[in-house]
Amino acid sequence: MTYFCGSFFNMNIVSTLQGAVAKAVTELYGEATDASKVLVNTTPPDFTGDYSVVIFPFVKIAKKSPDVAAAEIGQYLADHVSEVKAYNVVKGFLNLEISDSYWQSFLQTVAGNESFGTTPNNGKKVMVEFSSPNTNKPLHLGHIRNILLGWSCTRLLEAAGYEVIKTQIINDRGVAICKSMLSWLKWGEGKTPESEGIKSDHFVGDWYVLFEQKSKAEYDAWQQTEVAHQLFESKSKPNQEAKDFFKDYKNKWFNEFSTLGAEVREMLLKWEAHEPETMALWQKMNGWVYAGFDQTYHNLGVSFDKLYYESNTYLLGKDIVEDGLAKGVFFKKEDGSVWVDLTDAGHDQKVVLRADGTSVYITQDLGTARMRHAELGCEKYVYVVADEQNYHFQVLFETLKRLGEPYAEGLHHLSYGLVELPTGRMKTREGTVVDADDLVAEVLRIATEQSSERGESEGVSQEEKQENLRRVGMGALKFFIIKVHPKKKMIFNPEESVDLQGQTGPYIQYSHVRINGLMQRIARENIDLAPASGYSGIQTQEKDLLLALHEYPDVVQKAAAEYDPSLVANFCYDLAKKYHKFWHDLSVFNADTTEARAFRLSLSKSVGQVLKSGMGLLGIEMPERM
RNA sequence: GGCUCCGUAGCUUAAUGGAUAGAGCAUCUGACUACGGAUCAGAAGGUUAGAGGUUCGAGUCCUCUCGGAGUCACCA
Repeated sequence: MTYFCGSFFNMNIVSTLQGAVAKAVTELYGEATDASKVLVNTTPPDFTGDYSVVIFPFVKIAKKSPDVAAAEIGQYLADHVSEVKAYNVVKGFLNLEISDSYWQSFLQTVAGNESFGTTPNNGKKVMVEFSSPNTNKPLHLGHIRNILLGWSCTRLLEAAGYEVIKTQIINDRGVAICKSMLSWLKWGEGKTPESEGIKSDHFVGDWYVLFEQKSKAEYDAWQQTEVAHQLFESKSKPNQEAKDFFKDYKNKWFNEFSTLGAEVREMLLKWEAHEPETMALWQKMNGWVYAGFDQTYHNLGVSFDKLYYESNTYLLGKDIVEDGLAKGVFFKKEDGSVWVDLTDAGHDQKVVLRADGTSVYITQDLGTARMRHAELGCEKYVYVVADEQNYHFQVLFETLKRLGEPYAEGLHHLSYGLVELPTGRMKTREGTVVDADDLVAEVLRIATEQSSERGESEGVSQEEKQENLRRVGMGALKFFIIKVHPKKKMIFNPEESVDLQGQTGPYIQYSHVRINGLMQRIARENIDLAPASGYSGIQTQEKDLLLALHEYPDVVQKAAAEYDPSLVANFCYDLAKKYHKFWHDLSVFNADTTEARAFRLSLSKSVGQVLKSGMGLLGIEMPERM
């Protein structure tokens, strides 16, 4: 029989080959093989062929040498699979050449099909939680990595067929925001973002910073007191320096000795009592922060479907604790505190409710998880949170599993490495935190500077020029961050992040701009692409593009399944690189024949589409010109 | 100290257990009177931290060692 593959929508050539190889092994050697385990790769450049089959796994079954088995399977494929034009064997690898007619029909299914690579809606819902800032400070570089990862994941999951609900939990209550509030109240003299001409979230952050400075001054002074000396004498470890001792002691001091600390706690109590003046102040300052965040989110091109506020969720979870006790998943200690014991899962015991009946961090996460599932009913819940919280999420998910929550298997922590500068970790105290707004402004400045040096955007309106510059600048920044595997700690070099050449976003955008130029000419001269099907003798540069395009749907699926946008980023770079090579080596409009011209135009159109689609999955837009 | 993660060229990084470890930056050298040179080609740069093991085959899996990070709060 023949495995001709007429439709690309349900089967591609790779799975055809896998199935045929499995069948060949069964028929030739009498042992069944799983088609999905047949290894089919694209053939490396130095060998003849499009795809290669690894034969080693079958030599035991065949009881023949790798080369003999490869030749037999190759012959079987040539006889039974119409797309296989020829084969050759090198050291146990079976290299297959695919017929041009296959590539012709493939190209026809791609060109003009905007949804190529994406899966139709599968009727399932998934929630992705990302960003989740505190409201006492503006967003910084760490948030940017989180936001880009989260956003890209939502796009990937959509492309894989899910309905996606984008959420963030806004940490709008607690000690941190109270510090900003108190600071403004004490020293603010009624100033506002408007009166000072400062972006409103930065304005609030400045009061937080001032509070920390005042607090530090108070602490330094306190360390000279008799009480402090006595504490140091009695509580320091042997040979411990005063500096190290007081560094460790800071929290305790703030809670027990600091007058500012006492004032902050008083404010927190007033907030919890819903004291009207405090609530008004809280709302005013959070309002400033949200206005600032909105602008930053807008600049980053992201949005949310549903917002959760910690002020509404921080008391959740008490009922789940009762539930856990009833189910015997939790237990109560003598002092009344409630615990979960995960020692058999390699974790420790963990408090889920204090002796005084108040919540801890994990309590609200338990409650929020249950509430959200009741509200959203998703299949999966993805939490985009930095890897310093790996342990917390292991404990959280394991606990929910033991509680028998129905969504427990769908929970996923998308953990990512911290962003560091070439000089090391960002530190608030040393002022090395890279501010999100500053960074965005900087990449736009560089893009503008580079563009004016090239001076190629004449005859374009000012608005269009601005928009294209924005896309290039943001493209550089976003690609730089997202090309790195999420799990890996990232070294962020500000200078390299705005590079516009080499393995960068603009490099990919540029290949799209070139294609855009071709498409405009097609429209202008009314060029017919139909002759493409009469083209024969596909060149290696063209074949490389076809092979890459062919891989796109699998890349999207894999990236979605692994929550890994870097796969798509690297794919786009690879495709753009192959297109630049093609562009350099082969003439499109000056091709020898109208068939070749139409084929190359059709191929270019497909590459343009896929690049736009792939970069779109990363949240990167394509400029029309640059 | 326990647990987890990471270690690839000077730097930033890629590689479902498959062929000679692939790119970019930086360095050096070339390529448009052809569709846009933010491009292309070439040179140089590697004991994949180290040592064992499993396998026809290991950067990838297992064990140990070294180096780095995170975490082990009735903080969030």
